[in-house]
Amino acid sequence: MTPHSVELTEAEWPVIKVVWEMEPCTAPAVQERLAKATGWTYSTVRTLMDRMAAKGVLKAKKEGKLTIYQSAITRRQAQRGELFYTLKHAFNGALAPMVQCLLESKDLDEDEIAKIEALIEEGKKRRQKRKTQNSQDV
Amino acid sequence: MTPHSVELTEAEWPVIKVVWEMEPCTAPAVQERLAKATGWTYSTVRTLMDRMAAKGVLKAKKEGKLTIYQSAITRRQAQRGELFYTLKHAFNGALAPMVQCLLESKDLDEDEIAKIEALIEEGKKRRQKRKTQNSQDV
DNA sequence: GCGGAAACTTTACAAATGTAGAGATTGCCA
DNA sequence: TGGCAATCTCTACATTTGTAAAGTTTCCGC
Repeated sequence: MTPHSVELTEAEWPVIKVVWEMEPCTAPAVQERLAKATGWTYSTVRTLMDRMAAKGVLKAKKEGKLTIYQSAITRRQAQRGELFYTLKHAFNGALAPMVQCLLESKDLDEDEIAKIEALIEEGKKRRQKRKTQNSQDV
Repeated sequence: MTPHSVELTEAEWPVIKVVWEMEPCTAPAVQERLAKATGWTYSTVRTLMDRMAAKGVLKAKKEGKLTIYQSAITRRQAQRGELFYTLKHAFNGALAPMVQCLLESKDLDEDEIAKIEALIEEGKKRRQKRKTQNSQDV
């Protein structure tokens, strides 16, 4: 079952990123990792993590005195959630304008352009293949 | 002065979209336009619009009894705000992975692919030109 | 001038979000 | 076995967000 709508709040992003990086892990470990960047106390991080577990984006399991957390969604799922939200609200679901806005908004360096071109090529091929298959099952 | 961080809440998106479409306009007009899709009452829409004016994403001016609203940010600015938020939190600022995720997440039809390719071509040219200019001012 | 329609203002309130303090536990080490 | 350090739990509180009711003002047409 792929959670279809993953929504992370702004404060939850840094947390889940650290979890992805260190899981399985405890709240104190995550807190320490985030302390420099955010200044959040243990209480803050812990509250966030428990709320995230309640929402189903983290899994928590008790081991003696410790609570061990793991992610319940992949980075990809989370990214997609964010992206679809934007696609829907800001671009009315239209992909090309979204990509356009993205490309216009930043000055891409050569590497990035090359990478993106490659992605498109690849996607084209995949699509092509699918089409061939489809025409065969007529 | 271009507002650098435009952040719209989920409920604000439908509102500003209608404003872009009908501005200058009044809250009752916006409410009526949204009624079918959202079921929101006048009070709700009005509250949203006033908060948006307070945040600077709408401009409100009084004309007799009426309050006339207009957008204070362009669609592009709002889209960029949304996009940058996602870019920053979900993709750590890396554009190519974001585009990749986008391309992978939807099955693009031929038109969309063509459009996106064109965009990339265009961007490449623009970048090329800039580079030429730069090398000239050595 | 008056009544009603349209628009406005004020106030409210629950849920979600960001942030954290204080005190209770637990378990290891001396 | 007593104390310290690490961790936990519980509670709290301000702000933001979503949603709206109630009562008030305004103006137009009769």
